[in-house]
Amino acid sequence: MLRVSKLTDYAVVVLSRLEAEGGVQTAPGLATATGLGEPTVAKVLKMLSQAGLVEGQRGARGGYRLLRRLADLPLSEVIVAIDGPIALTACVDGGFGLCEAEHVCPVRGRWDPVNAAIRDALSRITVAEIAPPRLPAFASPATDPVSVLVAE
Amino acid sequence: MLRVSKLTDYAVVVLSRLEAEGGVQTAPGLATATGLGEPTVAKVLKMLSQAGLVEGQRGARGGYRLLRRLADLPLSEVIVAIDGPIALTACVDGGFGLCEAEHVCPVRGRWDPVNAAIRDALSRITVAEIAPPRLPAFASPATDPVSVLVAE
DNA sequence: ACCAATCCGGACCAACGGGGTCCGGATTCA
DNA sequence: TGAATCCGGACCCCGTTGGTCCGGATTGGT
Repeated sequence: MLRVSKLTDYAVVVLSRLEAEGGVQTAPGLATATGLGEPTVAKVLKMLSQAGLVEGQRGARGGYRLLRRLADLPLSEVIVAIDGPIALTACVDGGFGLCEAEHVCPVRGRWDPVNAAIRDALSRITVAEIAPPRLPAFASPATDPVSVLVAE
Repeated sequence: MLRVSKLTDYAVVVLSRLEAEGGVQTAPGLATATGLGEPTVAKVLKMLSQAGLVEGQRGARGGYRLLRRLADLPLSEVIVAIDGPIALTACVDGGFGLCEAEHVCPVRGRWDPVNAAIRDALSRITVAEIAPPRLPAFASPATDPVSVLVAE
């Protein structure tokens, strides 16, 4: 359906929180701050770290640190970090041989210009532009009986 | 992975073939011409018909007919016809109430500008531009597999 | 020197949706 | 009337998503 994964969405939230607070923050801390599951946040942070968008610091007083200002971070980089290369069609990478029906495969549509257009559009938007404006920070645990409805 | 479904890809192929040949063509005929499975082609044509991109004619000499020139058909319409509305995130339209964890859901990213940008980019590209140039049906086993790998 | 906190790199498993198939019914032409 | 064709479903299998968990490595505190 031409959608990005939820993880990418989470990534935006986490990044936003990371910048809002500043400094080094732990994965559990970000989890409670965002209301997301702790393992999920950790996973997102790991991916962002591998992509070089944040930096993980090990040890006792460790945590994650934002490496770039969100205003300077194109959305495309986040998507690539989480979802992988931006390519709308299936048969893109991984060489060939995978596609058994290569000679039969009539899917010779040239999606390249489309991919390029999408990438271009996505790189013109920064994370800061789509980040949640405030992130209410979960305030008032009293008025928040909704422990877990995250199911769906 | 920010990808469109295979069906959309098939749709482009089928539409291309439909225009290349012209006139009214049957689903089985298009299937053999494109090398795709007959039920699959039928499914694609049904969807395109519902979207008003092609017109189905019942009866003995029936078949499908192209309603618009591919050069006048933006790719976005095909994607919408097959994959549904173009919206990168899950919780987009359809009002709310669906998302039980609304108050908890920290995913308040404003994806609207992103969606708009994508839609815009996709509507500027016509199907004719990405349609397979010839539809060789068999030739050239040595096609370029790695068409696109996003920068980093 | 030891322990606790934290990141890191996997493996693992359940659930959802894509995508391919099939069938009965409706419609039109010979 | 019968053959050809579209139409609208239902159905099932497989892959990916995405959420969890565990052991190991690293660092700071006592």
